[in-house]
Amino acid sequence: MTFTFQPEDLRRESSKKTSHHLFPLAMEEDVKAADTRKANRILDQEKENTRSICLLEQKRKVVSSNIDVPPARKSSEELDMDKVTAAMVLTSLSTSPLVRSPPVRPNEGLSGSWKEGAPSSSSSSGYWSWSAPSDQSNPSTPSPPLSADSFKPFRSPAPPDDGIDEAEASNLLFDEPIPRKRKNSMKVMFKCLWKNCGKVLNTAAGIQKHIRAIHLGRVGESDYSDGEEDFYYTEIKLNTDSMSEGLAPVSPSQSLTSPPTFPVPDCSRTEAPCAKTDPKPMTPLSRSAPTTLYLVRTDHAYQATPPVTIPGSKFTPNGSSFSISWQSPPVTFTGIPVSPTHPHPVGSGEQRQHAHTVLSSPPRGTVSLRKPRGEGKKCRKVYGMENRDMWCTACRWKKACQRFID
DNA sequence: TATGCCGGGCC
DNA sequence: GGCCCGGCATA
Repeated sequence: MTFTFQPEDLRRESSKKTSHHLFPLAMEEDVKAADTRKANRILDQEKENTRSICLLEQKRKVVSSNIDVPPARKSSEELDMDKVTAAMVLTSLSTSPLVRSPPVRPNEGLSGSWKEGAPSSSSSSGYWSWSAPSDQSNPSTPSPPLSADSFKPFRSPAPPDDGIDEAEASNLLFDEPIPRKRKNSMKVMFKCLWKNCGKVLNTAAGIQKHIRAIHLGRVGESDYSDGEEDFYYTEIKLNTDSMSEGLAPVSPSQSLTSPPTFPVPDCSRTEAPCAKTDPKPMTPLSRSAPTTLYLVRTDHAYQATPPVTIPGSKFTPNGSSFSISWQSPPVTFTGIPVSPTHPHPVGSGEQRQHAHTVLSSPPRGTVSLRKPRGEGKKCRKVYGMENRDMWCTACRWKKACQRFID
């Protein structure tokens, strides 16, 4: 995950946020250093640089420690000055709780934590930056566009200006040269629940601001919050590992009502377009109504068994109709052999079925996907081999059990 | 290894 | 169509 900050953004943000709660120590150190060198004019300039760099550092850490931040464009003189001053700044910042990596060898320090196995693509050129972006962008010619576009979705810890980057987030990660992983890869996002919006931001403040500005129309009163926005957004947790790797759509644990369609890898890269489709009510769950489940039952010829008292189930005969409720969970996929509660990634079973059928009998017209094995106890297990006569007919015939349907 | 059940054969 | 079983996939 690489964040790229344009210098303009940084400066603007720096000027905007003069009080940082996260790094008071760094600020104090900075102020102290400034006081001691007040008489010296050269050092005064250096102080200015230090301050700017300090602000840059703080801004980058606000973004979070898992983000690549390529160096901002500066002139060569400024760079040289930065090299000197940044070392001091980093020394003072090394006590920050968010930055534990030794500032002397920043690339190693960070690459181990969230860029494991990623070969450094650049000669480290002695650039002071503690963050890994020097790996990503050529230090001599800092070219943020690629990395900036690639990792824009995660840039938004900066609360404002979120409408723009979401619009641009559609063209992301075309070629990932270096897979970036984080150990602790759960990322909390905030999703706007406003109808037909589905905007996803990284911070609660950002989403609140978005709701205030866009939906509640409180553009002017940006800081005023009566808590009403809380009703219009929800918190979701994203597994950024699956996001960054773009592998099988492992559904990350989502805390609330976020639809399961959201964290699909492509969606994670282009959060805005996919988030727009979130409110669509068509989910795998909705496709598997219990009525469908029982209709499927009636298709089998094996179910001509008489009604039997089923242990562990509520069986309520009621004239011609009856209601059954047993341990089979309501979330049961009959049409699509993919269960969201299945341990392994969603779709892997189906893919494996496809692969199996393709390999074994490609020209088959009717591809019959083997149903995932039911987890509930079947007649064989319940009654045992000795009571085989108590099995349902299907079980006796080694067919899919019709009594304990999963 | 035990279990679930698909595919197919036999009557 | 009813019945049975070989054999494979999966837990």
